[in-house]
Amino acid sequence: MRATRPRMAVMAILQRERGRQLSAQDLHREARSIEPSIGLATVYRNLSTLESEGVVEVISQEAGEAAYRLCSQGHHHHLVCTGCGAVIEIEECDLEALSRRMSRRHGFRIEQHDVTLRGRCPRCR
Amino acid sequence: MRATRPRMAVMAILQRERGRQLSAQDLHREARSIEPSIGLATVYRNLSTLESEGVVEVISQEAGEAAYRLCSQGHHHHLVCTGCGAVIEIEECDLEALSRRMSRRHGFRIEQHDVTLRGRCPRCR
DNA sequence: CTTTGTGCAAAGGCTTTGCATGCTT
DNA sequence: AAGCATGCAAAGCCTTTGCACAAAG
Repeated sequence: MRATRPRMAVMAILQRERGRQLSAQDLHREARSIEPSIGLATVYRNLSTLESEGVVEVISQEAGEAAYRLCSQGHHHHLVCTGCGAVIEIEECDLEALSRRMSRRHGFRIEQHDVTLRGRCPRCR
Repeated sequence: MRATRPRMAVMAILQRERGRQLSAQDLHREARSIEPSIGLATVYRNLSTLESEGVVEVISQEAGEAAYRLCSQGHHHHLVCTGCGAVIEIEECDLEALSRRMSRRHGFRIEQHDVTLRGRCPRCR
């Protein structure tokens, strides 16, 4: 990986805003204050490179197509088969304790939580 | 909500494939075998309606812009502020027990799990 | 008859890719 | 000099919207 000016600009913003999550477009906007000629495509390419190098992580994956299914009741989470897309609902989540702990420790008023387990179902193994 | 043929076709597929997650395009393709003239936009509109009626749920939300941040080490999850986008990493997740239980109960080989807590940080409250 | 729903086509967002040029090493 | 990186513009996807027409209640 070469130390180019556009790449350094992206890194600089990521470091300056460390601890926040930023979209590619956010980064582009900010990075332009350092490297005005930087293109959006370059930001995407760098994020992709940096991610595969383990320097950057993507918080909200799951882009692309949304996945729908018939609804069921109440609060639950999902166990999704990465092979066939089968979904099993999980009622328990054991997260109340964690939730309370985090709330106390960081002063967040927690509004929701998501848990997703992914793996291969018996048939797909 | 009216009982139109295209809507019934979407419902029929959702029921037939109950327990799987399907994309809008999947549904469109399948629904055409029942109602050949159904348009993709109609599928989207119906999914949206059905969701707000609580009949359908969206498994993979979080579409749109992806969120990036500098990486840190090892396995962790996120506590995200819905106000300012601040991210706090969570080391504990207390999910091993749940994971093992699900694995045993449903025969899945679990490959990964995600936990995200969302709420308002102290400053944003 | 009124309202909701539909198909089609166009437009919107975010992201990726093609291509010629430029910069690192 | 060689190859990776860049900018720009165009194309790709998924999804939403505008509009005139059709169907449901």
